[in-house]
Amino acid sequence: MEMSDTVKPLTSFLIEDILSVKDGTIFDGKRCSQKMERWSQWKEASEKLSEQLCPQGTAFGVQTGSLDTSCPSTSESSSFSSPGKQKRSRAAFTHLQVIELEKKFNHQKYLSAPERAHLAGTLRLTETQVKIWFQNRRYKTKRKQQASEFCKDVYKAEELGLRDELVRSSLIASFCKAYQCRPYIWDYTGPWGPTLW
DNA sequence: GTCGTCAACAAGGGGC
DNA sequence: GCCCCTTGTTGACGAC
Repeated sequence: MEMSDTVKPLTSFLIEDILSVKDGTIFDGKRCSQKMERWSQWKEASEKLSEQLCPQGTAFGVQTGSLDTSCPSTSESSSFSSPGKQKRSRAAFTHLQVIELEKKFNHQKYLSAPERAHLAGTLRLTETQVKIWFQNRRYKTKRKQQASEFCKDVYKAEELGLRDELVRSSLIASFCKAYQCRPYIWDYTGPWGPTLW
């Protein structure tokens, strides 16, 4: 597991997020009924699951209250008023769900259909959510890896004093291919920075 | 308090 | 069903 991922701000699991779900607020769009249906299941199983997954009640210094494996928190209730185009929702998985997903991902990068179904059932997520999570996770890993490799290349080039056009253009080409439209990645360029262009 | 900006990330969608 | 982005939502944070 990449611990840096787990130390990120705990912004997605505020009390109000949990309360907004428990209050039975209305969900929007195509996931509305699905989530309402799931919530009753989550509520039923969450306590049991929490105990299975985290017997001590806390993990990573997080209080028990925010470790509920129930419905991923959303702010979907606020969007119900617009009858036209439904506002897109963004589920926030609970810590336990993420921890279990990360565990599984560290063990295997790809899941078979039965494995996905089992994991989805265990975590009270849909199979699609598990599938997308693994997809995003693989892509995230790949991006990190490419970024670190690029840093190595830059460092190597600088060490050798190879600051000629050829090296620069080759690095730029490979980097641009890997990171199209991702300006924030330029943090990794270090001393090369804007002078590349 | 609220407004703007930013990072994180789940989900959308095209291409294969 | 995967990869590779892109989009949209969200909370944190700083400035005012």
